[in-house]
Parts: sequence; C-alpha cells; structure tokens
Amino acid sequence: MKITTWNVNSINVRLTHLLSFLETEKPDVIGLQELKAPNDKFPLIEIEATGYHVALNGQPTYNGVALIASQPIDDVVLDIPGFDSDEKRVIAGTVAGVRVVNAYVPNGQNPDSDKYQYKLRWLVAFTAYLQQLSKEYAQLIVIGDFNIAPADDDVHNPASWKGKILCTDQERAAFQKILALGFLDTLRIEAKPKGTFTWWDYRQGGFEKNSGIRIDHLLSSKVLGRRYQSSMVHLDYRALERPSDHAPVSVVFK
DNA sequence: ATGACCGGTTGCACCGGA
Repeated sequence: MKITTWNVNSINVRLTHLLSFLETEKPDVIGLQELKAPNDKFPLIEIEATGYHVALNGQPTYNGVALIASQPIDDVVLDIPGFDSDEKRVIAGTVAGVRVVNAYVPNGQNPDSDKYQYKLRWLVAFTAYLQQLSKEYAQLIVIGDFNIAPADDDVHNPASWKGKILCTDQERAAFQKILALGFLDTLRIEAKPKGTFTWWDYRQGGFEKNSGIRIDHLLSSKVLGRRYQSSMVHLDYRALERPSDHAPVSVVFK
C-alpha cells in the first residue's frame, strides 16, 4: 500500500502532473494540500476518469485539501472537529482499513506575527484530535504539509534558518509532541542521504542547488509502522516544467 | 539589507506562501 502526500500549490495548474503521478506511481492514497480552489472548481471529472475516488475539502484562493484513493474513502471527516475556523486544512478518511488524516498546517509567516500564534493554537487543537484518533484507530497515518522542519538535518542551511519560521523551538516542540503520541516519522525509519528535502524555493534556483527543507511528512502509528517497506521523495516531479515548490513524498506498507 | 518566484484575485498590484 503506497501512501503519498503532495502540496500541489494549485490543483488546476498541477492537474497534468497529478494525472501523470497517478498513472506512473499508482499510489493507493494521495493527500493533496493547497488546492487553491473551491470544490466546484476542482477537476473532479478528469481525476475520477482515472478510476480513483475523491474526497474534497476546498475553498477559494487559499488552503484546500483532498484525499484521492484507488479504493472507496469511508467515514470522511472534514476539518478539526470542535476547532472554530473557516480555513479548509484537514480531511480524514478510511481507505482499505487505514485511517488517513491529511493536513495543511498553517505557515505562520514569521515568529512575531499573529499568524504564528494561530499556528501554535492550531497545532494544539490538531494534536488533541490526533490523540483521540490514535485511541480509535490502530492503523493510522497522518500526512501532509506540516510547515515544520523537525531538526537541523531537515534544513539546507541550519545557521541561516535558526529561529526562523518553520524552524523555531516552539514549532519543533509541537512536532515532537505529535510524535510522542506514538507516531513514526516514516521518512526517517531508514537512513536517507544528507540533504533529503521536500520543498525548495522557486527563487534563486533553490531546487538546482538543493537549497531545500523537509516540511512534508508521513507519520504512521506504530502498528501500521510494522508494515513499513520503503519511503521516498519523488524529486522527478519537482524537476518538471512548471512544478509545485513541493515534491510528492511516499511511504509503502506491506 | 533587499528581493528574488509562483498562483490567485477584491486583478494589471497586491497578498500569501515558506
């Protein structure tokens, strides 16, 4: 079972890349973030024509998440239950017995901003939600754009990123709090080359220089983790013409 | 130090992204 996370930075601009990914990589589940489209502007017909199932939580302009799966998506839940917000950042569903939570964590802009405080509050609510889910589901995975580089190894230039948004101690502590619920950072189960990243700035040839950071994650429950086979960053999709600034990232289970 | 590249729009300049 292959599960993929991908911040597409506009589903309509990235549709051809997505269709190519579905055909070539044949993921069982893919969680998309930053659709930047309301549900009625999502290219549902084109994607369902491939035989994949779709569950949507879109909004105009910003945010927006979706689950796409080779088998039916059951018990779909949108957003963080009980957390008051209009931002469409979370969608959860069950595919082939695995509960998949797909999230687009707020960026936070900079550590002095109100958006940063919102990010920290959002993470507290999200963590409580995941704690509840981990009691409910043994086969559980939370995937998405976390907008957190968990450690200095996840940043091309730790000195210049120190204390900056995505790398503050508070964000990293929030990430550790999620892991402490019993999740495995699947891309780190096996050793990966130094400089394994998932996002590269469009500016200044960030990808060509591998000036990246690792902020897209697939965190599995320990029970699901026993089925772990492999994980990978799909650099070839970041190298395409007119790419998203994020690469797809996958984990494969038995 | 600044802006650099994208996508979307309350659109031809801006905001948000990371």
